Amino acid sequence: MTGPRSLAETEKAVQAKLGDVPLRHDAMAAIANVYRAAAAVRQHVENSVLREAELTWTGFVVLWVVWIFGEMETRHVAQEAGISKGTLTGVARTLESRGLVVRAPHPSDGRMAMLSMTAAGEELMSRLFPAFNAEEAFAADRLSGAECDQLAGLLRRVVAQLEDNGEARRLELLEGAAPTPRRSGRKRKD
Amino acid sequence: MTGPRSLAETEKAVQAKLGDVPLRHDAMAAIANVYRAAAAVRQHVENSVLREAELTWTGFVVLWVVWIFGEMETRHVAQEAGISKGTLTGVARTLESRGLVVRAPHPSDGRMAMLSMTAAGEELMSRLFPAFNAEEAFAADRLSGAECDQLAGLLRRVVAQLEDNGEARRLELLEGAAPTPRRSGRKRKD
DNA sequence: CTGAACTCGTTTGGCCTCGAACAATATGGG
DNA sequence: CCCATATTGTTCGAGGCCAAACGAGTTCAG
Repeated sequence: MTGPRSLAETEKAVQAKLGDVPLRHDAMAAIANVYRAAAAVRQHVENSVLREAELTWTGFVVLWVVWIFGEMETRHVAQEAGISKGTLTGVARTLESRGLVVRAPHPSDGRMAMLSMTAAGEELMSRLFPAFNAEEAFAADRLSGAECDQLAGLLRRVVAQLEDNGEARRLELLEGAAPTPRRSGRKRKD
Repeated sequence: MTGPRSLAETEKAVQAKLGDVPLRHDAMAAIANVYRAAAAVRQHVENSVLREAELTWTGFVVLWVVWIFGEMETRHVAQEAGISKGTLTGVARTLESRGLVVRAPHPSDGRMAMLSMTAAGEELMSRLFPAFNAEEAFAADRLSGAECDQLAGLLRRVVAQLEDNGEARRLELLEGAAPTPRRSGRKRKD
């Protein structure tokens, strides 16, 4: 969350703003850094290995999912990639226009669509994935193998906490009140 | 990166695809979880405390920066918030239209613009920030205080590695070759 | 069989996102 | 003073992002 300002400086400024309100500073530092690290990694990878392949981070992840798991229903692809189904429609369209992926109707259920790799997609991924992993390794270069495992473990607990209890928590915060409708979104037809 | 599929299953599939290519599996797991955790936290916070305030994550971060550090040159706001200056222009416009922030010309340098809070912005943040922090604490609920500090420390090392060595690494990967120009971007005028 | 209820992928609207191109301004040397 | 260079914030284009609304298709109860 914070850029080049020193941590101490930021902490002091926060204290000055909310000196009396009790805050969880440890959680603040941990979560803020999760976001900062994610952005830094994405930036680095997009501007190194993904740039030449003209792929975005999300495009790569979707491609990766289809590559690893093979032909798949699009809803499962979206879930694995961690994006909404609406987003997947657009990303899949982009990948399809680049000839890396093909969309096909589900053989027995007319509602579904399947996504699978083309030969060009296969070829690209077998070249790109090792390079991608090398940049992950570069990002983690200051961590030992054990520390990587530790980091992964701590983060998995954060993810699990939100997946297990997030929805209940959000409902609890609303306290029965109707959730504020999203500012954007499709308009009703009538 | 991976959703509900079991870790073991994913590992096995990766091995099957690239059995002979040596990969850093520990770094892969660590970095993938950084991204997953960041997305999960953002999702949760946007759908709880930020929803009612009609703020996006980025809008909140920008507001937070101006709130904490006071009137600021927009380039510094962008840097602190971790977004590009082009993005900041749009986000600041949104916040200004909501009456939370004001833009003013720099007193002595005509190129620059200053951003500062309105009274409404102050008021919103003093209410919103404690709630935001409470959700950070909720996300970190399965971590002890010491583990939060540990997590923050590990992530800071990842960020530092990319900040210190990222650019050199990207240049090295290019090997003198001209970087692929971005697909999008403003067209040349002539 | 038929219609209500559900489920899937797509569309839509508002916004964020980057980086390159640009206009406006500033700075420094000649 | 003038002009080249550097630095700002803005504009632009392609695309990612979500959730709500939607249409097409399925399922199941009556």
